[in-house]
Amino acid sequence: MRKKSYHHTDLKKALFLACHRLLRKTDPDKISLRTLADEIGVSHAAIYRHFKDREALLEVMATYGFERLAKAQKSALMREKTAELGFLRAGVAYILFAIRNPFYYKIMFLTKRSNPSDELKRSRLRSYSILVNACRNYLAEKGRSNDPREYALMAWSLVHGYSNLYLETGFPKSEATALNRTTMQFAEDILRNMMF
Amino acid sequence: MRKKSYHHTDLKKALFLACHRLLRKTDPDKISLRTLADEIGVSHAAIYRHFKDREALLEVMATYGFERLAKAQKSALMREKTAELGFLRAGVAYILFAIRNPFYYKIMFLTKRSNPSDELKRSRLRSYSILVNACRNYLAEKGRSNDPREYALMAWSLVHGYSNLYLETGFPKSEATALNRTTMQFAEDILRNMMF
DNA sequence: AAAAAAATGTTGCCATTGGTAACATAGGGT
DNA sequence: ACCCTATGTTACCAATGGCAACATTTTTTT
Repeated sequence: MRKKSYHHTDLKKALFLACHRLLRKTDPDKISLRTLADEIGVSHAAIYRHFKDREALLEVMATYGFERLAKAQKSALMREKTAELGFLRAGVAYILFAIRNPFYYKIMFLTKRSNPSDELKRSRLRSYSILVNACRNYLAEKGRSNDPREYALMAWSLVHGYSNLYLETGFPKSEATALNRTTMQFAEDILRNMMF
Repeated sequence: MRKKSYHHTDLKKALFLACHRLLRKTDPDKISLRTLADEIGVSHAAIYRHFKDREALLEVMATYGFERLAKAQKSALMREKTAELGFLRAGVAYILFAIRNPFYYKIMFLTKRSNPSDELKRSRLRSYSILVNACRNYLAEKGRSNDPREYALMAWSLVHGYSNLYLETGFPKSEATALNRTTMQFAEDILRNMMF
């Protein structure tokens, strides 16, 4: 397979993997199709046989990012016994994902997609509905009848804003240490405080 | 002054104003020094006499954005009599600023600055300290002794995340209408709910 | 006032980038 | 064997940020 055959066996997947690798170190804005192609040992124009344009490739990565995020949230959720803890840990998982995968997070959110594909919107919604469900269970556990969407959106705004502030300004971090806590403790505390 | 003299009277300010104008319609990522220079009728290289590079120009705009934001928050705050209303309206003002000035907001936050200038950090901090003060007054009014920084950061995360979700996905909007409220009512409600 | 220096603008160039077109080669179906 | 399509390659284009060398003012120094 390594004999430099004219045709790459599965260039689409190779591009995906190379991009995945690059996203660990490189800001999405600075990923160029040329360097990406070089990484694989293929000409830059070959990419266009598999993706309409740069945006299309990035969008696929974003979609995959949402799938990973949803998986992380779900696994954090199921690891806990009570709905309360599950909800809190899912929120923390969100922030952890952002902090550990800053460029994935950026490609998912911080890069404006002019007209996102249906698939992207679907995977984004899936991540949100996990949160809504966690909220619903939490509220039920506490014997409340509020609309879970309201709390879910508040929670999402909270962890999303927290993550962004962390990534963009490094701010919650310094503020947490000023209050003698770790960033994650702090995040969990404000999440809990927010709900009740 | 309009006689095309070799030397522009105050090119730095003209660039600032032109960029300000462009930011109403144009994504920061897509503002090019060339079109900016054309706008004024000057060669693109002239810009480098006044700004080190593209990033430096954008950073000045971001700093100005933070000043405008702080002003908007402060004026919303002072318009109200009680600390509670002031705090809430300052939060709403934050979101309103983001929604009304999406590209300013983006240049302030959504574009990663590798090493922000001291001036930028100062103006960003000023905006934050307004929030902390509003929080402190709010807590005092309610007879609580919590650390205002904790609530301030939570509030900031909330409005910041809310704004971002609105701009990036248009989501809080649809969710608010689903709950039979305007976006701003909804924002105010979750802000109030968050505090007490 | 003359000359030197500093400031500010211009043209010309470069490397990089996303994207397209024309051409080349491999693989699959008939 | 033959064609057709999928997939790569090379060659090119326009736009961009940035730099260097040159031009023209303005300011400072003598």
